[in-house]
Amino acid sequence: MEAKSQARMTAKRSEETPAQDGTTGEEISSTTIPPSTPTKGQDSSQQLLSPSKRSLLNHAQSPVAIDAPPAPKTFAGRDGLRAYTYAPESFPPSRVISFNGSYVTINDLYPKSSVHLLLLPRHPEKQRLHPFEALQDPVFLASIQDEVRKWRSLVAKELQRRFGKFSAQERKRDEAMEKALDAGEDIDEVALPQGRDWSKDVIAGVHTHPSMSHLHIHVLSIDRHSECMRHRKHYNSFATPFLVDVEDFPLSREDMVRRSKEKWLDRDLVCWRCGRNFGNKFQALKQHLEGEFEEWKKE
Amino acid sequence: MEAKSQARMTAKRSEETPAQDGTTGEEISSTTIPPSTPTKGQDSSQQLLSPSKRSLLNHAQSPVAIDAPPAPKTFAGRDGLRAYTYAPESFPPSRVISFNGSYVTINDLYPKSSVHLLLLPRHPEKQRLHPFEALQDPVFLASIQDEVRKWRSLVAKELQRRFGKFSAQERKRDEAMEKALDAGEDIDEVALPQGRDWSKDVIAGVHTHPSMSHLHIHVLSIDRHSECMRHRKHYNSFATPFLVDVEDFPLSREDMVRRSKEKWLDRDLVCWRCGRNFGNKFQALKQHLEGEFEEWKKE
DNA sequence: TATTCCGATAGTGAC
DNA sequence: GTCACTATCGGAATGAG
Repeated sequence: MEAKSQARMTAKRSEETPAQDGTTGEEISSTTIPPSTPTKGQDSSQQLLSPSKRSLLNHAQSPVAIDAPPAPKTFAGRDGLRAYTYAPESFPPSRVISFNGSYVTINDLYPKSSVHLLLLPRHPEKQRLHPFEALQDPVFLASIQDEVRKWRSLVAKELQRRFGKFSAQERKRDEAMEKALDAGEDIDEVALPQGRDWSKDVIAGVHTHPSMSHLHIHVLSIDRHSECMRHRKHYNSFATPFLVDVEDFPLSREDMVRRSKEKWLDRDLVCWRCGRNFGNKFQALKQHLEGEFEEWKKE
Repeated sequence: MEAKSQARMTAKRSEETPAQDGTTGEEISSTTIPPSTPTKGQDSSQQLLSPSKRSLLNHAQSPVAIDAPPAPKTFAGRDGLRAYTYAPESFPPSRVISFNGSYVTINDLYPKSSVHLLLLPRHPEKQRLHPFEALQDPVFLASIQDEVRKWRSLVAKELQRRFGKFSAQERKRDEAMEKALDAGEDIDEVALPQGRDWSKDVIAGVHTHPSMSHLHIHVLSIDRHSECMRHRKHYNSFATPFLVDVEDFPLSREDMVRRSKEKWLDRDLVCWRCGRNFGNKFQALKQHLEGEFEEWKKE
């Protein structure tokens, strides 16, 4: 399944180039179930979540059984994400990466990093809650964190696939391996450099004030490099504590209050990598992030 | 001279269409004396100011004698208007409408009404003063007011030439005249309707805080209809007491202070014709002014 | 308070 | 707090040799 998921993640994008898929203006403020025959063979990805995880959520059912979609349907505005949990099989693989009875994972329609997924729980009672409330339930939280760990690993692999060739750490490992092979040594016996741990450059969390009502967890690479990153609020929503890491849950009540009160999105723009403050100069930050992106890939 | 002045006024514009002359970006923030041979025969316009008026100002001399321009020269930024009094003969008739030893009259480079002239006194001691100070001198003021009356009349004639065919009052007069002619009556003996007094729709004044340092008096039609009218401050600088009518001088000191303190340019946008308030909605005002312009022409 | 260019800010409407 | 669109508002430079 991992190979399949990766294929889907990359289907939408050419290497390093943010996607321009067939998105129409219609899809901006609403999500309509495509009428045509949807993806096939997606059951395989469903089976990759272990039965134990499904039972953990206590609501594992087939998507159809959950929502019983009678016909193509449109979810407008803040309900736009509902379409994906309502009828995930209706969407092409470029949109819906995988789904099972508990989760639907999609490529964010407006990615704010080079890789940006949304994890959509299908739990009927949780999916309408504010994330702070939904993630208070320790059982549900554990499931989410488990699922996130899986996707963090998959995103890491995708980063390695895309950017590994630029990485100094990866090159060091590759060279050592080649050297060992040339020397006729047993790879499994030799102590090779570790290569780069891309999973450290994957972040996962929820927004303090989500714009979409359906519960969704962002899983994205740390670079914040994307054509869709176009406003101060875009950046700050992924570069300040406005994004609450999934591992920080459960939050204390006072933590929730403190996070909610703060006007994170109007704050100065600060580079996630070097800490330089760009005030309200978004374009200057954008320009700077181009360089940081190149350097980051080379790590 | 009147015929000539009119010809110059209109040379720059096709009927009802704001001008797009050969203005380059260079001229935006500076005014350079053109190197090539300038206009000829402009002496005629000089002679149209009576000797009495010239003597009134006590500084009537030939333009060359006043400024003695040694070579093409550029006046940048807030000194841009100086080029016109420095070497008026260097400019084409589309730019400099007329000049003599006391005044240079030009088409405003960015007209804010369908007709918009600048009257530039050449008086050496006055031309660098703030208009409030310059116009305190009763002798100088009288000369200005005299000159303004002349230009008011010329602008009125230009308005009649351009828009007379739309005017109900003009039509009434034309029809009466035609009727009298058909009846074989003596035009000079018949009491005809007056036609439209376009001079009532000409305003002349100075800005409370001029942007150009050289003393200049605006003479413009009341319509505020122009492609160059693009900002709230543009409009308010000609539609509030920020513009001080030349006939309001001399001002009392307290009047000067009161006018200066007020933030006229940031005020709500109010239609000059119907008084409707557009708040800060400049585009809505612009749209509205299109209609008011048509109605105004029909008066 | 001249212009232009660029960009930040603000309000709207989406179904 | 999604998007896009429009428009308002705000700073900086403007030249010339």
